Amino acid sequence: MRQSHLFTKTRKEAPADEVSKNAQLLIRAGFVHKEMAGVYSYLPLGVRVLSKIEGIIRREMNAIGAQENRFATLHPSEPWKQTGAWDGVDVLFKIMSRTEKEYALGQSEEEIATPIAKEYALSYKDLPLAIYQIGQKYRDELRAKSGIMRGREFGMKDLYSFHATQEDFDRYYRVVQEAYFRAFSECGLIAKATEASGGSFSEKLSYEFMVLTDAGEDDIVYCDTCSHCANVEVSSEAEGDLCTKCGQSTLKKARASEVGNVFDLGQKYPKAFDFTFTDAHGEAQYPIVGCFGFGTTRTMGVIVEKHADAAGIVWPESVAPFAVHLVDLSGSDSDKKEFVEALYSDLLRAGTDVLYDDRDLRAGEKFADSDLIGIPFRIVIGKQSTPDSIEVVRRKDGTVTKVSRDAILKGAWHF
RNA sequence: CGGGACGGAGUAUGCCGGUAGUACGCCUGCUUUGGGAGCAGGUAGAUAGGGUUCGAUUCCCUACGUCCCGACCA
Repeated sequence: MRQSHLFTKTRKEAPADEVSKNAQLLIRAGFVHKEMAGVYSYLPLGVRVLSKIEGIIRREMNAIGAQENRFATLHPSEPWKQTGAWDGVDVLFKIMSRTEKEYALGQSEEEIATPIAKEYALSYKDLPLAIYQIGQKYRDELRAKSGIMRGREFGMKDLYSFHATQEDFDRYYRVVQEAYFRAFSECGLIAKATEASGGSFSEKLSYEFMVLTDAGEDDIVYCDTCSHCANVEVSSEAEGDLCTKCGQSTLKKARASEVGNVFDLGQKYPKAFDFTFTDAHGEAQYPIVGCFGFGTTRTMGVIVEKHADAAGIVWPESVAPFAVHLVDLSGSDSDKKEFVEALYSDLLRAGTDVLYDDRDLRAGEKFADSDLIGIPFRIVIGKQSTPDSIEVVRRKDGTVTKVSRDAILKGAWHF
């Protein structure tokens, strides 16, 4: 894409009313636009990143046999009343139409997913069933904060699984956990599975996937030697205690952000919707339900918190808005200008996802924008460039290398 | 929801009870062109309501908005 056609512009100053790093950088660089507290529009660069994150979790979900849906976000009030959440869940947005009919905005989708599963999962042969979607969620938070990390409208992948037995749920939980670890890792994050409370809707323990960051809002204790990790809200362990799991190290305390979670919902929702399947003996049974959340927009926020420096964002390659940034510094040299244009065309033909800064600006401004936007690699064409020697810079550490035009077209801009 | 701070051109910000100033941006022109250029000209602003005052953008009150701390976080 030609940067001259990108309608967003960068800003030199961070907005005065945003303190969090993710909001400051994402707004300055033109990835998002704030509509109001806790609600952001995603602009072309932001959509590209979000789509990459969604693609990563989508691939993982499909690989473990989950099937993608697009559930409604405008909900009838009946299922919410049926489960008691209409009056019992205070973050639920409720809407009244002009004919005084009541609706809810989806803050989670058990009330939609369970009746759908009920319609099709009639026999134990239809189980397990895993259905998910990636979409917007709405929660009437008392206080939105930390930029895109805690909003009233946000993006989430939510998976609902239905099992004939508790053992099968336990098996599937481990399958999803591995998929989540892979997904967060591919997003450039190290997630820890943390024991937490199940909240007000589940008696059982839940698990949260936490990424260490000061921008988070949970405190956890964790062990460096083994994988033991717990939310302090449910843990009797404290910083400095010997790890109860491995006994090898003392526990550390840290601030973390919850980027994913797992709830063992038991049979609560099947019972609320009278959802039974017929088992091998012809008996009606309630399935066991699991809910697995993966915050896509929050993940994007945490990535910015973790991958940025004084000059701007440093996107991991897996989620970067473009693979490479082609920066034209040919100035008034028309031969060099032709050289860049030809290189851009050839890169596109080679299938490279390239942002081409073809704007008539000075070098400093282009470099500053490039640093801020944070594309992992930068190809710079200036006076010194020749077909045998083209400068390529790696954003994360500033490493410079010189490669030939032919090598670049074969992918040598990636090093 | 409790507490605190803030609210002015597109963005950021200084001073101030009495012509709303500066920088960047944006528009015109010329010069410039490897780390946010220079000159000249131009464009554009006080959240709302009430109070104090001869006079309020400034002080006071209320509402609304935004951020921060806490609580909350199906």
